[in-house]
Amino acid sequence: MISPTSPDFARRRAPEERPQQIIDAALAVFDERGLAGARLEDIAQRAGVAKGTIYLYFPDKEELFREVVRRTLVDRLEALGQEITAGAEAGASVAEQLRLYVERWWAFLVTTEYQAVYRLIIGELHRFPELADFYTREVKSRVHGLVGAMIARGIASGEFRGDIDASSAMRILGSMLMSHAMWTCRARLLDDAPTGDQQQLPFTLLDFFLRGMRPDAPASGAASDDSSNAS
Amino acid sequence: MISPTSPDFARRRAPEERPQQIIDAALAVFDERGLAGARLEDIAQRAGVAKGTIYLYFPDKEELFREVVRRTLVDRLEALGQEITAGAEAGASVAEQLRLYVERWWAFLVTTEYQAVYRLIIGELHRFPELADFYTREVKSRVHGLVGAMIARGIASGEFRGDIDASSAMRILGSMLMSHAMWTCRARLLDDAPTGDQQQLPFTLLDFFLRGMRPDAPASGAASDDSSNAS
Amino acid sequence: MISPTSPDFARRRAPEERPQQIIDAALAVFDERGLAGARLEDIAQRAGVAKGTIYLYFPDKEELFREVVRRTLVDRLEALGQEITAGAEAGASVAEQLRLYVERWWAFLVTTEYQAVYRLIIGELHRFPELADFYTREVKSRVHGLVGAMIARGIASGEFRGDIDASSAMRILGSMLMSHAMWTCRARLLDDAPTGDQQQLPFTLLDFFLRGMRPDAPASGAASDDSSNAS
Amino acid sequence: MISPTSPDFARRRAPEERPQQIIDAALAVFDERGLAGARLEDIAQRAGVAKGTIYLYFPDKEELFREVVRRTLVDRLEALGQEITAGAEAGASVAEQLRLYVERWWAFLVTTEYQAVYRLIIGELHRFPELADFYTREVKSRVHGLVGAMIARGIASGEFRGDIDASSAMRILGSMLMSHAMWTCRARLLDDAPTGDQQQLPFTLLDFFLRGMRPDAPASGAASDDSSNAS
DNA sequence: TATGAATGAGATTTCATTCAT
DNA sequence: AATGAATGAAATCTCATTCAT
Repeated sequence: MISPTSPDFARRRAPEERPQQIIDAALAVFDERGLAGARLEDIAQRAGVAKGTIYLYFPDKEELFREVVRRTLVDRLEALGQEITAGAEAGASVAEQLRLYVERWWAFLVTTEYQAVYRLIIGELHRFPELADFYTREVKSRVHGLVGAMIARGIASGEFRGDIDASSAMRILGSMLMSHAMWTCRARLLDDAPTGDQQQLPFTLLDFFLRGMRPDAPASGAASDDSSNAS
Repeated sequence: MISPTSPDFARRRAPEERPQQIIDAALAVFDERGLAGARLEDIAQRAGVAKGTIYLYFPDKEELFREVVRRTLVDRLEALGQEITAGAEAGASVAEQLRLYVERWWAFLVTTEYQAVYRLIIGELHRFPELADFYTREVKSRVHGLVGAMIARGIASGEFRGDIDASSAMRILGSMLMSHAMWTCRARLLDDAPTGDQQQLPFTLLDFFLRGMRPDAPASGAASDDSSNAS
Repeated sequence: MISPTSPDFARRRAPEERPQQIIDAALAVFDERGLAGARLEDIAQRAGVAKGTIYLYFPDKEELFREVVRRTLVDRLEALGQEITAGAEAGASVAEQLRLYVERWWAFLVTTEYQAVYRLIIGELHRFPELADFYTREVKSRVHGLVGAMIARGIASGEFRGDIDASSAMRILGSMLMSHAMWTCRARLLDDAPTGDQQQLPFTLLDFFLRGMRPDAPASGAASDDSSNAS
Repeated sequence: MISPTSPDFARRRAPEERPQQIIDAALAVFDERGLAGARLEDIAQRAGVAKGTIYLYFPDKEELFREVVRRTLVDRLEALGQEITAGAEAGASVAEQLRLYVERWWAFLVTTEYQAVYRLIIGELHRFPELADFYTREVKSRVHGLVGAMIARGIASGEFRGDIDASSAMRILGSMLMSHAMWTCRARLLDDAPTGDQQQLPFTLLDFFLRGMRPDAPASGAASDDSSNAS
């Protein structure tokens, strides 16, 4: 009874309608309780199905967990991809383009679903190395690919300084965005979250990043202070 | 040493020797398995005691968890504090001083214990808001206090640009250090970790940060006034 | 019969069939071992269900205990009530009627279930004051009501002596019946049980009671003052 | 260090000073919690000794229980015996003598210790048939012996009616006293206890008993209504 | 003698998983 | 396909008992 015409059918002997309800519910419960702490009963209840029904779609709790992480990431990434390509006709400078990407990227990061998955990844990934691989492959390398390429272009064009490699730079940008996204989302819990205009935050961070990437003053050797630490 | 004549002597004594073994073992197991996934039996075994012994010192699993987080943080922070005050004789510029602090801070962050606790904090803190408070209060505000104050001094002296507030800046620095520390520690798992000289990484990040904090060079090299704040 | 379309359908349903099996088994095991001594495993086994099944119907051991006492008493009392009302067409004298009641009452007291519950009530009721209340309310006051009323009628009519109040008299009758019922049931254990015709015992006791209730001095009308209150 | 000159040394390799503290504490805790529910820790605490100390005097919990029952009964009975023999020089009629005995007996029954033991006997004696024997032998037969003999004398002398055997009569008297003693002691719990002058209660019961034992009025057949129930 | 920390068997309780309906 | 009662393995927690001090 599952219509095979449905858009996101694909992927594994995966289900379709009911399954999505279950996955959504599972994500929420896994997020609240962790993998071991989540009770199938609660997931079922939240999904509005009976416990047994879950087993029609997922062989066991662990595989459900895997599927939750995979599917949530895939779905979110798809959205991210569409957003990014939709606005990809680009601006003049690399900095301008980066602005666009960071905006989308940020929107992705502060998503409830991404946060939940991220938390699970931090907390429970030890025992699921294949999920770690999946995450690295699908998320990091994807985003890193896009953004890293742009940075590389900036370096090549001289818009960015050349004494830092693109992937390090991208990691720096990523670290700032990721952490701040998390802090923003957990503001209530941590009560030490970034203040000020939340909408502006990603751009503030980007600006900081761009400063750090500016080529050294062409004229004098102002950067020589830096090298002093080597002595 | 303890007068056995008082029949109704304090039932539960402050943890002292045995408790520490248990806490250490528990940290390891909680880290591997998460809170719900950790089995008391495993903790006991790793601590080299019997299951029941744990209950002589901790009323239940949850309280053990709390104590693990609290005590580990307290111990680590103490070490951090000693390291920092030990080298507090200050450098010439704020940048110099920051170098020192970042070195210690980084050493703290890549500690196995901190990483474990951090993971637990990310993954399991929902249900332990009081631990979140504890973490914010004890760790974040402590480190932020120290480093934030230094940055504030740099801003005041003109060594750093004035159009960013100290606490935002500190959060930026913190986000870079924290994320990179984690990535470094999980290199094996994520296979996307920072490459290059691990020893150098915190300084590379600091340098990037300092660039971002440099005052906009309006005319000439105004930053040479740095030494003025020393007076 | 139960609409499965309502997802959040009542979680715990009223005990019905299975619960009764469990209660019966529990009564037996509680009786043998006492509350603390009874093992859920044994109860489950005797009920022919798995350990976990018990928890589908009772939240924990203590509540099971409570329910066992409550339900057993209610069931038995219902039977007692039916027996009594069934034979309520009344006799000539109060003594005649009392005979009938005592017969039923005795049949109730020597019931295995009553004996078990009574033992539990004596032995374990400290910690369950609400059960003590329940017992007093449901059993004692019910029986006392019936029998006490009859005795009161006897006193009023002058058939019984007037210098004793009905409720004291009823307690005397009750004490005799209860103790002898218990001794009879525990004959094997105590080896000091009443001898003679068991069937006759309650009537022997009643006769003794009636003697004790006989108005004084048949000669003069000393008791006639009593009957005055009947007019 | 146990003085063998102590009066109540005797009986089993039984202890002496410390042991008595333990037994007293144990009786209280067993009474509150039942055999299985009582924790050695609580007994130790209440006795003001360490857990281990108990094992210096009693091989295990069950034997402690046995000893508690035995010793408490023996002690109480000894007191009862002294009281009874002390006032045994007797009155004129059997009824008079019985009055004296009932007074002592009642004092024994309402004793906290007797009540506790009685409760244990009712509740936990299944698994300790030897204790049941002990109880029957030491308590019932002892009291029954004394009182039964008196009743027999009364019957023989014609003071009591002859159509009831002494031991049945004694059981009737006993049942009234025992139950009422219990109800009196549990007044707070059962809220259906006998009212009126507590001091007077045993005598009220005895009077009732004596009435029931009165020979049938020699003159007219006033009691003939009674015999009608035999038809 | 006396202690009480330590033990570990055993009890209660939970919950992933199955399966008859 | 869907259900949810039933299962029983496995986890948490308790406590009688031991033993080094």
